[in-house]
Formats: sequence, structure tokens, C-alpha cells
Amino acid sequence: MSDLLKDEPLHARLLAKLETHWPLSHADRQALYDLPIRTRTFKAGEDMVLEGDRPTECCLVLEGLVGRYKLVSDGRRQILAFHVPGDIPDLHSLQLTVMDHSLGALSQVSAAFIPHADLRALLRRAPAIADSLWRETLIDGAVFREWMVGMGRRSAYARLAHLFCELATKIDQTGGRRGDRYPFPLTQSEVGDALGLSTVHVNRMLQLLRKAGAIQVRAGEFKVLDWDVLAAAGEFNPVYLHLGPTRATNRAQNTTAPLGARSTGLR
Amino acid sequence: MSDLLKDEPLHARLLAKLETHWPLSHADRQALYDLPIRTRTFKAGEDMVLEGDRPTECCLVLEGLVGRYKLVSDGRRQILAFHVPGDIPDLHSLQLTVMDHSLGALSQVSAAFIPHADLRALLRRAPAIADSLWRETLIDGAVFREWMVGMGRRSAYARLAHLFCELATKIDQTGGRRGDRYPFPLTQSEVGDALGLSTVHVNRMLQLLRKAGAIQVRAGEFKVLDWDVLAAAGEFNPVYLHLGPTRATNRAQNTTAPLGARSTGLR
DNA sequence: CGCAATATTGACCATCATCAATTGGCGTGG
DNA sequence: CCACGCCAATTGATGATGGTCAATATTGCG
Repeated sequence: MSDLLKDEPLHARLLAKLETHWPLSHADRQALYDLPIRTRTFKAGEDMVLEGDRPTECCLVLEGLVGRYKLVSDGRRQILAFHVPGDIPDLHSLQLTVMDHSLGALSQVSAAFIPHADLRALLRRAPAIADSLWRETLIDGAVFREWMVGMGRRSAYARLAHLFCELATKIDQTGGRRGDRYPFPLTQSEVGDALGLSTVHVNRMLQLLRKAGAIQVRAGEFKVLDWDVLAAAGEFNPVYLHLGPTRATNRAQNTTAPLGARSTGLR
Repeated sequence: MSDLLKDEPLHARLLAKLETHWPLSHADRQALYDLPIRTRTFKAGEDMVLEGDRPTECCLVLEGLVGRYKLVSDGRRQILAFHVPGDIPDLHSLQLTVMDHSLGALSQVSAAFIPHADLRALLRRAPAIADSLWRETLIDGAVFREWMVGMGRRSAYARLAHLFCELATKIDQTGGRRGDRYPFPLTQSEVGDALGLSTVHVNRMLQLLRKAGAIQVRAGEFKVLDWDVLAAAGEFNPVYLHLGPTRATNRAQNTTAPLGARSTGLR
């Protein structure tokens, strides 16, 4: 009945995310599989949902990289988030009727569209799934906050390093790594739009990161040469990603200086 | 039974927010009133919840201004959000066990703490309330996104103007205005921490806004002298606040240039 | 009245933006 | 196979926004 059954692996990703914390019942899993979907593909650069739209479906990323962004009056844009397979970038449209930003494909993308009505019915029946999805949107929020810290209080160099750390971590979560390479379809200009930097400056900071022996970037992918250097440069502390019960990863559990004497506080 | 009954007006604020879009049933309202709470007060500058905590309660702001913030390694901080009475700044702790940021009082604050267990039980029983609360957290996210745009792509001047627009709008929503004055207990240094600016620069931009005849700030409050100028300076478009069905306000429905030919898109 | 926290100023500096080429990679048509 | 064209990456030069430092003035308050 469901098209999803034809494409097993994609489901694994969504399920893996939803079950990060508590497994779903068999019935709930089945209900997920039975959701009617409509699959579409997009070319890199194509818009998927536009600011101002009033969507009637949510969009589950199956393949590729999706970006959320806003434009400002002078035509510049701010990329707000990157989304990998298994993510539902516009899940919020279930509650907020009008899109306050756009969704665009940053690479060749395929996505499954799920009607709001069906999703809502499912959530009413399966509160465990509702909780998981709420949780997903809350993690989105946590990532926004971390980006805010970056743009408000971190240097361009640190921000860039941080971005690579975050992407590597997210991709590892959903198993999208190819050997020791992470897919990275972004243009330097797109990276700039995400970090609030100019293309030129992104380029220069990238060179510094290379010189520091932290990463290697080329042809649509990047490789982490020295995680410790990279994480230190970005002051990366993955707590904000709220990863599940720590799955053994291939790298040392890394944290930044644990905020030291976290005494200061507000005022 | 509930302390809340002793303090009617606070409830009005929470209810007003939850009912922004659909009224709650009488039973649901009653269930809200019956939530057991513990009321506490904080002095300005006091921390309410700390990064790293694993809260067992959520915190409903009753009076005063609450801020969420993170610290970075060099001791500087980024304020992530401001919360007015009726807000539940750590609602996310219901789903995300560990706090990835702190909550602090920016003025004299009183807050009601609601145990997670009771809240969860309520949400299970009253899906309409669950929806409303989910919605609240999604609006938080929308505000984060708007701040990201500000910090990434707007000038200090615009960011400051935008902040005043946002605060005025939020305060008007919950009815906290005193005559034509909005309460504003923030220090210029705190404003800087919210906007990603230095105290000195905030001071200078503030002078420009005054010189432009947009606002007047003094002694814990500010007054909007020319909304149009202010909104234009901040490129303020309130869509991201997802206010309910437009309640008649005392000011013209303002928007920025409506994105004009919204053609550009990603890439 | 006097302290202490904020606000305000001025001088100087750093990060990052802008502008303008130039280079390099790569697919396509000849 | 090679030239052309296009887009992204890179480089250099210059400038602006905003940060830092160090006083000095205000203001709220006990």
C-alpha cells in the first residue's frame, strides 16, 4: 500500500531518529510505514517550499542536503539550517500555518511529502510518535541557539570549524559517511550565507583550517584530518545536538573545555 | 488547591497565549488551573536554571523579564531569548533532558514551577493543550531564526531597532504596556549580549535611533516615538512571531517591503 | 552626600566586507 | 581531443563596521 515499503533504507533513517530515545511499538512503526506519501525530486538550487506558503504537507528528506533560509531586503540571504536524510525540515508547518522562511535543495534532493491531515491523525493515535516529533523540532531549536552563539560571539574561524564538526556529527548519526569522507555539496558562498560571512572570508578561513591540518575539502566532500584540532578551533561541544544515549562512535568523546568555573551567569 | 487560583491575572496570560488559535474546552482550562505549582521569586541577575541541569519542572514566568543565555569559553555570553510573563522558557526540558543553556532573571522575577510529571499527565489527557504548547516551542524557534538573520545579515543599527520592535510587539500581545511606555529593565551590556554587539556600540546605535526620532529610552522603560521609522530601520516584519488571528492593535499593520520579487531563492 | 553600577565619549585597532581580477575545474560543442 | 564558457575558488588591495581600552559623566539609591 505505501510507497515507502519500496524504499526500505529511507525509513530506517527516520525510525532511527524517532527511536533515539525510546523504541516505538510495533503498531506505531507500522502506522509510520502506512503513511501515504508523494515522492518528489529537486535539482540543486531549486526551492521546495517558499516563505509565505501555507503548506498542507510536511517534507521528509530522503536524499541530499536541504537548506532553510530567509532573504533580507538587500537581497542577501541567511541560511538557517541544513537538513540531512531522515529530517523533516518543515515539521513546524503542522502547527504554524504560514512559512516564515523558505526551504531549498542544496544538492540533488529527493523528498517524501506527507499530508498534514494524515500526520495529524497519526499523532493523535500514537502519542509516542508525537513526542518524538516534538522532540525533533526542539532539537532544531537547540541547533538554532548554537548557531546564534556562533554568529554573535565566535570568530569566523571558529564558526567554520564548528560547522564542520556539526555536519560530521549529524552525518555520522544517520550513517551518511562514505569511508572517511563526508558529503559536502556546499559552495563557499553558501557556507558564508549560513555563517553570516562573505564568500571571500570563508575561503580564507578555510585555508587556515587546512593549514592547521584540521580538514581537507574538495569536490563535494570533506575529510576530518584532526578531530581534536577541529573541535578545539570550533569550541565544539555536542551537547546541544541532544544525541541519544551515547552510541559508540569512531572517535573519542570530545568536549570543549567544560565551561570551567561556570560562575559568571547573567549580570 | 492550586496556588494559581490566588493569582488570577497570571493565568489569563498563559491562557490567552494557549488560546491564541483555538479556545480550550472548559475541562482543559480547569485542568490547567489544577496544576500543582511552586512559586519562586528571583532577584535581577540571579540564575534560575543552569546549563547542564536536568530539570524536573518547567518554569512559567509570572512577572518580570527572563533571559536564556549561553557562555563561551572566553567568558563572553550570548543571550538567546527574552521571555515575558506567560512564557515557559524551558518547556523544552520536557523532552530534552539536559539543559544546553541557562535561564536567568533579567529583572525582579516571579515564576511558577510545574513538575514535569504533572505536565506530562496533563498533556496526555488534553491533546489540545499539548498542541498549543508544541506550538509555543515552535514560535520560540521562529524567533531564534529571526535573530539569526539579524546577527548574520543585519547591521547593528537594524538589529537594535528590530529588538525594540519585537519587544514592543510581544509586550503588547500579553498586555504589559504601561501607558505608552514599555518596560525595559535591560542594561546596554545585556542588549549587546543579545545582539552580539559590544556595550559601546549598542550605546552609539541607541543614540542614532534617538536622533532618528524613533524611540526614547530611560529608566527601565522605552517609548516608541515613531513606529514607522523604527520598523523600517529594523526591517521588522512580524510574521515570524506567528501572532494569532490579527487582533486589532493600536498601530497600523506594518510590514517591511514585502520581499518584493521574492525571486532569488537558493543559488 | 557618596557609592556603585550604567551610560557616554574619544582614540585606536581588528575583523571582516567589498571590489576587482585571476585561476582552476569541468562539461560541452566542434 | 581541444577550445570555449561558466561557475566556483582564490588572491590582492582597500575600506567600513564594530571591538577594545580607558576615561569621564550620570543616575539610582542607601
